[in-house]
Amino acid sequence: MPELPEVETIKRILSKDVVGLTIKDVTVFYKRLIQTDYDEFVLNIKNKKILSLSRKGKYLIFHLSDDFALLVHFRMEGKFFHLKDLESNLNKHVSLYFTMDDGSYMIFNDVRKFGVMCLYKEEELPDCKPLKELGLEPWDIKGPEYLLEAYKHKGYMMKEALLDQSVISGLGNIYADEVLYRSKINPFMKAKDLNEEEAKKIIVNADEVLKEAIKAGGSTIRTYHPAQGVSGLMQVSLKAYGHEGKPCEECGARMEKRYVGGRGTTYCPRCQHVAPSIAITGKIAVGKSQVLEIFSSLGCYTASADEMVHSLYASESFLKLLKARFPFLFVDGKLDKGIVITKMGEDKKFRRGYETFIWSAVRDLINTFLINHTDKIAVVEVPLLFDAKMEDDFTFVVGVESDKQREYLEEREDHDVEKRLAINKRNSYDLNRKKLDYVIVNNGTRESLMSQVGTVFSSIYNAKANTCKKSH
DNA sequence: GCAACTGTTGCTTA
DNA sequence: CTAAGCAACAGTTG
Repeated sequence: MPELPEVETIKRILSKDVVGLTIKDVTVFYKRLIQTDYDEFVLNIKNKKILSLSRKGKYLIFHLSDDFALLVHFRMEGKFFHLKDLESNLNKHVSLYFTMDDGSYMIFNDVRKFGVMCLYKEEELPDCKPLKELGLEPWDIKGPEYLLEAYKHKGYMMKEALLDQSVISGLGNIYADEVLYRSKINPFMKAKDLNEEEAKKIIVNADEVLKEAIKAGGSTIRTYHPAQGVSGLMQVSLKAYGHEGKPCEECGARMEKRYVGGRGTTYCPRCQHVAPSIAITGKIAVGKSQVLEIFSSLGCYTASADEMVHSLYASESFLKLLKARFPFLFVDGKLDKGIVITKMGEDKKFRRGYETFIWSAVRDLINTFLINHTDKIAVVEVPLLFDAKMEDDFTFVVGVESDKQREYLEEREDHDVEKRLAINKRNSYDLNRKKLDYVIVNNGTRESLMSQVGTVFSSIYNAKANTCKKSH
């Protein structure tokens, strides 16, 4: 779990234990851990005394005798244990251990084996590849100009910006969310649009969050050092990370989570000025598209899951993925929809797998749409919202209902009215009806529909306009 | 039992 | 140059 605060804490604990000891020998179980020349590492690390420890960003540095320096990055799960007993602590997750001159051992335990070590000469250290590009730690940033300058041409989102170690070093996924939450900044806004006020807030809050965590880490991470592995996060009070679905502690709005660059991002849509998102769902031929269209006319961004599915089937890269997963659906290199339909009917397991595959692709597209449209309300029509388990991806869910489905289908000159109505039964809309935030009943005139949509819109719009109690 | 998700970073590809 | 996607790996959770 090492972000900057943990590395700092490990540094403090290990400093007390190992400074003054000499590394007599090293035993490596996972060679790729060593990023600099392996033979030189093994040769040069021996008989080096540990003079001191320091930290840069998330890197831990052992300063050794003869001007050597050992650079360690823990990545996701790396841990150091300083122990007297070796045998009982060796397991398949131990990547390496050092034998110390007092008979103790320093064991590097790394379940996922992402951790890395480098051995340099001290004079190489400032210019070595890992450290060269490292940005300032929050407390070393003199003013907002530093961030404004660094982000000036960056098209990435603020969430990505805080994870960019070449600008600010030390924040990871957890604290990046915390900093944005405390600063009340939209995680999806472009870094280049950051203003001076916001930059100031980020610097102050990053400083505070990390310092608080170091403080808390010092008391709880103690268990880190003696044998047993650490479980969970430090006891610092996190208000964003892990709070998806819970009420915001500031304003009570429901905390949401979206993915940016593969990293989960939790935020308060209201405090952090992320315009609400709305899902429109309902059975076939109840007027969902009309409702979507009305939202569009009210100035909302709109999208449709059905259209996304169509675009997927038209996309070369998607078809390639589909073929890799379900090769038997392809005849002469082309997707045979007949086979898909037949198999969907007779093979339940296939149907589940196929639907999951399509829905996860659609979900990605919806996520992309949402994170790129956070300044105004975004509305997406998702007919099978509940089947695809996407209801939690939106701030609000609006159901559209009508007892005139048959009429509407007939109006569309649909040849298979009965079949359509039968398919309808698969829609788990009824089962999930209580999850709806709003219901629009489409039984009357266009005027009635417009007025209902208008009511829903203004209710949501005004909820968004609520200001937060506190601001930093 | 499988699929999705997890604290990080850097390399490859377009 | 940027941007995205993936790879490295193994465990936990639904």
